[in-house]
Parts: sequence; C-alpha cells; structure tokens
Amino acid sequence: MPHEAQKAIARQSLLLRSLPDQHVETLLSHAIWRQYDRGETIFLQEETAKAVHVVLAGWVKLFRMTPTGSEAVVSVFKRGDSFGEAVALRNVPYPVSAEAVSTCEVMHIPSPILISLMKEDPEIGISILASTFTHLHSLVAQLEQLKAQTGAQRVAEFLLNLCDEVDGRCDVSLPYDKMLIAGRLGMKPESLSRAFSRLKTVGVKIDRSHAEISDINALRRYVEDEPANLR
Amino acid sequence: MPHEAQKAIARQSLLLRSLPDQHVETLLSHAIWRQYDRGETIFLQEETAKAVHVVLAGWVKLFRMTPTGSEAVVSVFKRGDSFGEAVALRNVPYPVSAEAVSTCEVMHIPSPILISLMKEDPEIGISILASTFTHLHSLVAQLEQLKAQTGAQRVAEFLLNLCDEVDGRCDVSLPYDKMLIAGRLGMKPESLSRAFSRLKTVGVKIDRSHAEISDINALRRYVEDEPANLR
DNA sequence: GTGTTGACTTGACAATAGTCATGTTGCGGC
DNA sequence: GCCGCAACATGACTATTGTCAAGTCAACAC
Repeated sequence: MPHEAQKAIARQSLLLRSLPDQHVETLLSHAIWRQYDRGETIFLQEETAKAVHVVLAGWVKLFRMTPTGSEAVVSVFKRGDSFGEAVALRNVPYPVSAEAVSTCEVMHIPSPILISLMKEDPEIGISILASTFTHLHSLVAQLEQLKAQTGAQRVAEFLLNLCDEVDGRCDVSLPYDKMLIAGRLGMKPESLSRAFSRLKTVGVKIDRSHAEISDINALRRYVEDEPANLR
Repeated sequence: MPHEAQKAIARQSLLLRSLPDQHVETLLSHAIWRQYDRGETIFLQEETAKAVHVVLAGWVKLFRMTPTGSEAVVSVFKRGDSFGEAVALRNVPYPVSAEAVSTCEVMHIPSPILISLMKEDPEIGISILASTFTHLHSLVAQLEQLKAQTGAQRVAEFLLNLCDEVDGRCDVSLPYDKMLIAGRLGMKPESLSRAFSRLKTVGVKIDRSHAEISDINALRRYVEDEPANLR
C-alpha cells in the first residue's frame, strides 16, 4: 500500500481526480506501489493485464517490438498519467510493452477492485473512458504528425509542447534522452540530431538536455508553414 | 427509428453484441437512421458529440485536416463498426472529422440514452470500453506500421488483412478506391502505385480493384523480412 | 457517338530520412 | 586521475517518398 505522499500524486491523476473521495480511498487502499529502475520492464506485450498503472514519478514508455527487432515507441508517460485502463477491464493481452525509462515509481490498481467498484458506481466507467479517450486522442495526434509533417516539424512541435510561455523566448529542458525522443517522434537518433541543427535557422539552440527557443511564434510558424517555406 | 433489417446489422456490432437484449432494444428504439451520399460529411472535427455512430452499410472514413490543408486518414469503418463512443459519453469535441466514402447507412444512438442506460447497468460501460479499446489497438498498430515499415510493406500487410485464406493463393477485391487506401496507409497515390508494382516481384497482380496474390506466405515473408531482403 | 472529368499510372527530379562509418564528449566505476 | 561505455554529432552515401508533369483509361452526361 502506498504512502500518503504517493497517494496525493495519484489523486491528481486524470483517472482518479474526478471520482468521489470514498471510491478513491478504496482504490488506493488496495493499490500496490513499486519502484522500477531505468530499463526495467513493467509489463510485456501479450501479457494479460491484471491492473491499471499510475505513474507517480519518473518516465515510462510504451512500445511495440516489430518482428524485425526494431521498436516503435507508442507513448511516453509522466507523473500523474495512467495507462492500461481499457486492457485491464477486459482481461485481454496488452498490445504493447511498458518499460521504465528512468528510475520511477508506479502504482498498480488491481483490476478486480476497479471492476467491482464500477458495478457500484457507473461514474467510474466514465472516468476510465476519460483517460482512455485522452490516449486515443494523443494517438490520433501522433498519427497526424507522422503522416503530415517532416521530422524537423515534429521536433519543433515537441519543443513547443514543452514551453509554458505563449510567446517570446523560452528555455526548456528535454525531459528524457534524445534516443527516446527520436523513437517517440518516429525517427532515428541521427535524424533527430539533424532536425535540431535545422531548427537553428528558426532560433532554436540545443545544448545537452537544454533547449533555448528565441522566438516561440517563429517556431510555431515553422510547424504550420507550407513545405516550400521550410528551407 | 431503423427498420428490422437495419437493427439486425446493428445488433452484430462490437458495441452491442454482448449487451442484454432488453438494453439493445431500448437503444435501438431511440436510434436515428440516416443515409449518406459519397463525400457527405457525418460530423466535423471540433463539433461536440451527441451520439454514437454505427455503420450499417458502406464505408466511412475518419480523418484530420492539418493547418496546411492536407488530410491524414485515421481509420476507415465498415458495416458493423461503431465510432465516436469515447467522445459521445464525455461531451467533448471530436478530434477528427467523419465522411462517407461511399453511399452508406449510419445509425446514430443519442448519447443521453446511452448514459442513462449506463447508470442502470455498468455492463454497458464495459461494452463501450471494449469497442474503444479496439480503436485504441488499431491506432497503435497503425503507428507501429508507419514507424517501422516501408510503404510497400504496409501495402502488403493491407492486402494480407483482406485475405481469408491461410496460405496458397488468393483473390481479393480492394474495398475502396486507391486514393483512400493510400491515405489510410499514409502515402500519396503515386507511391501506392509504385508499391503495387514493387509487389509484383512477390507474386501480387493488381487489375483495377482486383488483386491476385499467388502466394500468401511469400507476401507474409515480405512484410516481416529484413530491409536487406526486400529488394 | 463526343467531351469531360477524375482516378490511376509512369517518369524525372527533389527532398527527406535511413545506414554506415567515424569521431567527440560526458559520466560512472575504479 | 584513467578507462571504457554509451550517448550524441557529423559526413558520405543510399533508399524511400513526395512533387510535378504528362499521359492513359473508364465512367458518365449530353
């Protein structure tokens, strides 16, 4: 059972934050807390789901291995994100594998608990649908990106999502290493390197894990511009 | 309200087939039936969802328009498929637009009906999650395809999904026009043409909307082989 | 029939991204 | 400190795909 500080993070997650307190307490009291080291597997593709997972700290990636051995990163989750909802409730095999990409803490809510609670209160179903929909939406956005944008544009959009400011300049630090960023954006690390150097022309400087964006709007224009204007 | 023959198709859909009869009847009695012409819009991105949609006949595509005007096809649905579940239950805007790609019949189940029924029986929530999960899964599969396979490999896999046989030879007819196939597979019509001619070397012949696969296993090997063996 | 239209194919060329090879750098272990 | 490793960068080359242009073909209205 998780500690109070851990529970507090879980309560803020999309999955739990709109549920009535008493249900959240029931779920949390049955939850299992675990720490994973970088590179450790959380579950494997084809395994049957027994729990819903909530990231409390660190980063987790979902990916698929292709028959030829290359991996396709499907999503990367951070503190407060939940995953595996739709799978856990249906006792079907995971379509993806999950791995810790940094040291991280994950809370597991056993699916039987979730199911029995759902029978009491249909509102829980809506909550689960809410987080599932968020994933659905982000996959759709990724598909659009991959189909309609060049590598450099995807990188630019990735950087924009890291900025809090609306315009002007902005400093961000890359949340995880460049190999993973490349995977997440559907390219090879070499291509990511080249995309970064291409972005120099629109005022982006990269140093290690630190990125400096001199003009957010210029970057935004780069993402949305016609291919002809990209050079 | 739909006719009996239309209801029969709806009852076989993933969304409804595992529900108790009485609930299905309630839903169907409130459903709206409509026919759409090729090219007609069913809903637009950013519109708020008011219903869940079930395809009874024909084909429907979901797509996103990018700021630059190009479109990214997200999925293509056929008879018996449902879409818009997760969105309808949450009163949020659609992340995609839907359009009829052939003359087609669609049944709309108003979301308030679904919600009220869900409060009576949480099993409905599970059914909705089931079809939502199917979409999630297919998006993940598409992402993997786009990230890890060449155009010709994606086309080969598309053809394999159309075959019923397990091995040997097989004839299939392309379900919709090649422009849409190209969009669905994330490429331009020209690239699809070239992918088809490339597949001649592994025993695939295309004539109009008719495809002839001389050896299913050879095609399967082509999809899974190392890039080095693809030429 | 004729003409028009849109789907499809093909070729030439440009742009983008992957591969392979090589080199640099930062970091943890010792 | 030094070593060794893995992440990252860069260059040269190749493969894949998009773009533009031209042409074929079938369907359909007239």
